[in-house]
This record gives sequence, C-alpha cells and structure tokens, in this order.
Amino acid sequence: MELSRRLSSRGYRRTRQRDAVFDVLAENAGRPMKAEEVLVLAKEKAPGIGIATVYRALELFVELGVAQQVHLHERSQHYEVDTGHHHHYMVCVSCGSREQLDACTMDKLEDVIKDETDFLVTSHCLGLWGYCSSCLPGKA
Amino acid sequence: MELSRRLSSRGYRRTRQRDAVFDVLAENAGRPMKAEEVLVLAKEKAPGIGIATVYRALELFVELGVAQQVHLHERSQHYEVDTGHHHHYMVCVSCGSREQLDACTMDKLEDVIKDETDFLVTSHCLGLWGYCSSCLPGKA
DNA sequence: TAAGATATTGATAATGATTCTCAACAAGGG
DNA sequence: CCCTTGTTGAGAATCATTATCAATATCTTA
Ligand SMILES: [Mn+2]
Ligand SMILES: [Mn+2]
Ligand SMILES: [Zn+2]
Ligand SMILES: [Zn+2]
Repeated sequence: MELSRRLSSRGYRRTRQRDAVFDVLAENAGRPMKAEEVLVLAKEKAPGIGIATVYRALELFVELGVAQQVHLHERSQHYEVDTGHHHHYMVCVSCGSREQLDACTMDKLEDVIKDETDFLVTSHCLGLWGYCSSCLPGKA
Repeated sequence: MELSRRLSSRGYRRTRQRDAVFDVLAENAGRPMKAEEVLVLAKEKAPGIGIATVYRALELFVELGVAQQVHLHERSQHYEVDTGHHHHYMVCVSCGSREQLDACTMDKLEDVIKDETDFLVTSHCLGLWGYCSSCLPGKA
C-alpha cells in the first residue's frame, strides 16, 4: 500500500490506528472532516483508538503529503485525503453546506506575483462564502 | 466620527473602550493584529480595559463593517480596520513576515462560478504562503 | 440636569480544540 | 523470539475564545 511505503521510508511504523485514520479519510475523499468525526469512524476499524492518536495521525499524514488541511474558518480544523486533485470549497453562510469548486485562478495570480514581487509563493488557501442554491430563495 | 454614527444608528453606545480599540486598529491599518496585541495598546488609551471587552469590540466592529477578520491560519484570529481597500497577505513560512498583496483574481473566478454553479459568492478569503525575499537565499 | 432604562464592562469561570506527558504496549529488523 | 524504539491511550495542561453576572456607564427623557 502507498501509505505503508511512505511511512516506512521515513522510519515511521505502520499501525492499526494509522490505517484506520487513513481509511476513514480515503472513504470520505472530498469531504473535509474534523478530528472528532474521524475518531468516531476510526473506532469502528480500530476500537480503543484515542483522540490524541487521531490528531497525531492527521498531522503525520499532512507531513507525508497524503492528507491536506482544509481551513474552513471554523473553530476546529478539517482534513481530507490528498487525491492530487486541486480544489477549494464554497461554504453556505446560511446552512453551512459545502460545495467543492474545481476552478482556481491562482495560476494567473501567481504569475502576477512573480513579476511584481520578490515573494516566492509555494502554496495558497482559498475559501468562498455565500449562499447555496437551496438557501438563495429565502435569503434574508 | 464615523464609528460614533455607526454605533448609535444601531443602538450601540459609544464608550471609551470601543474608541480605544478602534483607534488601535486605525493606527495600525494594514497590519493584522491579535486580540492580545490590541489589548496591550488599548490599555494606554483606556486603562483597565479587559480582554473580554476587546473581543467584544472586535466582533462588533466586524458586524458594523468597520473592521475585518484576517485568517492567517494561526491559533488566534487577527483583525484590522476596514479601509475599503481590498487586499490579501503573503506569509513567509520561514520567518513569519507578512506582505500585503493588492492584486486579487477573485473577480474572474466569481464570474466563472456565476456561470457554472448556482452558488452566490458574497465573500472570499485568500492566503498565500511561501518565502519572502530575505528568506529565499537560505531556503533549506 | 437628575433619573431611569438598559447597554457595557471587568473579573473570572467555563468551554472547546489541540497538545503534552508518561508509562504500557506493539512493530519489525535481526 | 528478542530487543530496540516508535506508538498508543488516558488524562492533564494549554491557549484562545466565550459565557456569567454584578457593578458601572451611557443616553434618552422628563
Ligand atoms: Mn489554508
Ligand atoms: Mn477568511
Ligand atoms: Zn445553503
Ligand atoms: Zn521570510
């Protein structure tokens, strides 16, 4: 398995708990999840797993590049498996629903930045807020 | 004063503490500040002001549209006065310095979204990470 | 300008997410 | 199978932010 190789090549060990956390993320690809949500589902695969272990696994996965942190500006952080497919989210300020957005204009902006500044951009984060189609009609 | 009017028109009262917090933000326009940073400076203008009051003022100012929340993905939130000048920040992952960026390609992206989805975008958040000119040379 | 209704404040407790500690445990190379 | 060492779970500790609540300040009205 891909995860297994990434772990061992860096001296990390493969464990039942890490497999569980990764599988939960993989089974929910494209859906940002909180640590607590991951914990609940991971318990079905690795009974007894603790929240600290979930946090440790998520952090490690980001370091290994197999997961991504998704900043939705809520109290807690969200994570999702890194499928290599670049995308962002549009969050409805009315119902909280999240829609994936595949378009991204960062390339153009990064060109501008390269030309006009001395800053080297290596990553970006984009979030969009507004109203989803279900909430638009009754928008106060 | 502008703040004074915005407050009273909504039934809020003008207080020494709110003036202090606002002045601190205004004197540091274009520099995202944490509540604790605001507190320290606000104490010079309104001795005795507490951290809870700072948080309450910041929240209120965002509601009134005179301040903005800036998400830098740190543990604490940052705030700055809303000067009406749209911008974002580039954060150096090496030294933590922040550079203001005036360019923004959201307009184009919002057009795409309007054409391709039913979502109505009302606001966005953009963050850029990378290396500032001082850190580029020694970049590990 | 005094009085009253009520918005606001400061101190402090409470909360919630995340991180830390540490002894018990498990992975995997030899 | 053994041993070294990475990993785990429980619970304490942190840290930012929010909630409480009695005391106080503001602003409108008389
Ligand atoms: Mn981000
Ligand atoms: Mn934001
Ligand atoms: Zn909605
Ligand atoms: Zn730098």
